[in-house]
Amino acid sequence: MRFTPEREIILDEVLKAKTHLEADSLFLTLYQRGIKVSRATVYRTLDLLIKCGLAEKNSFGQNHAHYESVFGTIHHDHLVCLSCEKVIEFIDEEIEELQDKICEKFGFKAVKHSHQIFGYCEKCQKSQN
Amino acid sequence: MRFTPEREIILDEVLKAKTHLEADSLFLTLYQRGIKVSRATVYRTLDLLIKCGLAEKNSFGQNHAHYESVFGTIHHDHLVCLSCEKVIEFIDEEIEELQDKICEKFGFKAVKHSHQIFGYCEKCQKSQN
DNA sequence: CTAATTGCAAATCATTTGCACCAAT
DNA sequence: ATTGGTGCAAATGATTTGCAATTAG
Repeated sequence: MRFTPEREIILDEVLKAKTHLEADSLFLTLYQRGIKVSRATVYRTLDLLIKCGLAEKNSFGQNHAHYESVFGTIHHDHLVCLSCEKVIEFIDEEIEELQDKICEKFGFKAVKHSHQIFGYCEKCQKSQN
Repeated sequence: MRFTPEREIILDEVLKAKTHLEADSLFLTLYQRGIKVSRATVYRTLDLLIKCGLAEKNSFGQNHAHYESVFGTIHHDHLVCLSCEKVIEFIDEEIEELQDKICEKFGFKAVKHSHQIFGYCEKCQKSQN
C-alpha cells in the first residue's frame, strides 16, 4: 500500500472536513484550488479509507453518498433537514442498547447501522412561518 | 389523475408484494409475464404512489432503491443481511419514543426516519462456519 | 375533444473500469 | 525493475426526461 501525494491530499481533506463531504464536491474543491487529482482517484481513495476503517459512507436517501471521517469521533446518528440539508449528529446510548437487544432476538450479528431522522430543523421551521 | 391500466397493474404489484421490491425487477417481472408497461412508467408510477402516501422508498445503501407498500402495515425498521440481502422487519416502541425525545431536544420537527441495522442473519452466520 | 399518460430512446448523474503511462519502493 | 497507482475517457447502472403518439375522462 503506497502513500502517494494524491492519497495524502484526500486523507487530509477527509480528516479536516468538519461536515460530511461528497466525492464529487471534493473533486471540484481540489480542482478549483488547482490541485490535480482525478475524479477516479477521489472515488478510489475514499473507498480505500472506508476499507481501512478511517471513514464512513452514508447514503441519506439522496442519489449521492456522503463520506465522513471516523477519526476522533464517536459513533453517532443523524437528523437531516429536508429544507436546508443541514445534518445534526446525535448519540443515544439507550437506542444503541435497544438495537443490540433486537439483534439478539433475531439471532442477527450486527456489523453497523444507519439511523437517520428526516424533518425540519429549528431554523427552517421558523422561516417557514 | 387518471386511473390507467398501467397504474392499476403497478399498484396491484406493490400491494401484493410481501417483500420489498425494486423498480427494475418489477419492470422485468411484468415484462416476462408479457405485460407491456415501460420502465419509465414503472418509475413514474412508483413515484406517484409515494407522493400519494401509498408506498415508501428505502435506500439501504445499495445503488438502487427499494419500494414497499404502506398499506396495512405499521411503521417498522429493518435488519439487512449483508450476505443474502434478506430484510427482516422490526418494530420497537421504545426506540420510537427515544427518537421523539431527541427531536424535541434539538427543536427538530421529524417527518420520517430511516433506521437499518446491517449484519449477518442467523442462517448466513451458520453457513459461514 | 383535449389534457394527461404512455413508450421509446436519448440524456443524466453518480460511480466504476480498462488501459496505457508513471512513480514509489 | 516491478508492481501498484494515476488519469483519462469510455462504460455502467439506476433513474429521468423530451417528445410524439395514445387514451381516459
